Amino acid sequence: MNAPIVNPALTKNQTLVFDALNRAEGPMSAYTILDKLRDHGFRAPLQVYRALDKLTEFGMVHRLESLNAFVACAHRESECCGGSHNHGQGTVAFAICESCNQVIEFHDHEVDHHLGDWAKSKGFKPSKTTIEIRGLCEKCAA
Amino acid sequence: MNAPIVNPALTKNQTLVFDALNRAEGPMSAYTILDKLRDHGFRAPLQVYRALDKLTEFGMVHRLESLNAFVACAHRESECCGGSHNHGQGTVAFAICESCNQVIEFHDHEVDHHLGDWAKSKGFKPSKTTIEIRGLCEKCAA
DNA sequence: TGCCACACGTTATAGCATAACGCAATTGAT
DNA sequence: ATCAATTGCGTTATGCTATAACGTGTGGCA
Repeated sequence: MNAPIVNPALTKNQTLVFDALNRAEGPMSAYTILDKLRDHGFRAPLQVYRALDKLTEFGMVHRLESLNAFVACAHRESECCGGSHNHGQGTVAFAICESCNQVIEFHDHEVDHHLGDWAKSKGFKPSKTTIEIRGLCEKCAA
Repeated sequence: MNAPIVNPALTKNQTLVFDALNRAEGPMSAYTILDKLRDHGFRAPLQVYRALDKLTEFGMVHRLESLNAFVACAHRESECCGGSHNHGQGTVAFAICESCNQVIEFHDHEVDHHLGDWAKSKGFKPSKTTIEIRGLCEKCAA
């Protein structure tokens, strides 16, 4: 089995961005992150985007396409799928509350399976799959 | 059965935008549409965005979140789901070829069902679900 | 030592989307 | 018929999101 990317050494900027996302406990746009990090010397969007690119590559951060925003991966060490920040073959899905902005990250192997079957039947080779459910979380729907 | 929005009368701008998307046979950004319609008197992005908002509301156009672009709905009259541009309860999914930009629109009721179950189990009330598979279509993967 | 890969910093620019204003046409109830 | 509400339209200005292109510095390594 190919070695997934596990606990890569983060650079200073990557660490700052990752920590900012973890503290936020919710999605942030790149420019919001930039503003939070001005006190730490950040001056330009590229500093944020470059860090986000790497963190996304490492699987430590996810991009929410429907929000143009980013969240820290909700996984903790070795929680599932065989390792730290390794999502294996599984697609990550998100439920995004449009009222309180809470984001629930989850996996659904059945959904993966069905979409995989569809792709196979069409000869389509997936590289990245986005699943995002916008709506109201339990609290906000009440 | 509840009446879905069927063949609403389109305004001039809406018709121009919809026709442009249909001619394109592929996704276009709002600004690309604007450029195509300058000869028809379009001058500003809002003319395009306002038409797109309505067309999306009517179900005649879909937004591809991972592309910031728009496509005409691939459905033809009464093709499925009980009527013109009526997607019923079903979520629309897209496979997007990153090589040739072809977009395949499809439905997967099993996937809908599983995501619906997940939402129900969490008390989450979905309003809109995005499913987009980026990858290579059969031709481009060969 | 020279080369390479990579992170970083900066300036500028490109691409996507909406706010806020006013006007015109339509509808529909009184 | 007329007034009010709604809707579409056009324009200007602005804001948000993302990347191009340049150069610098550093660490590994043949």
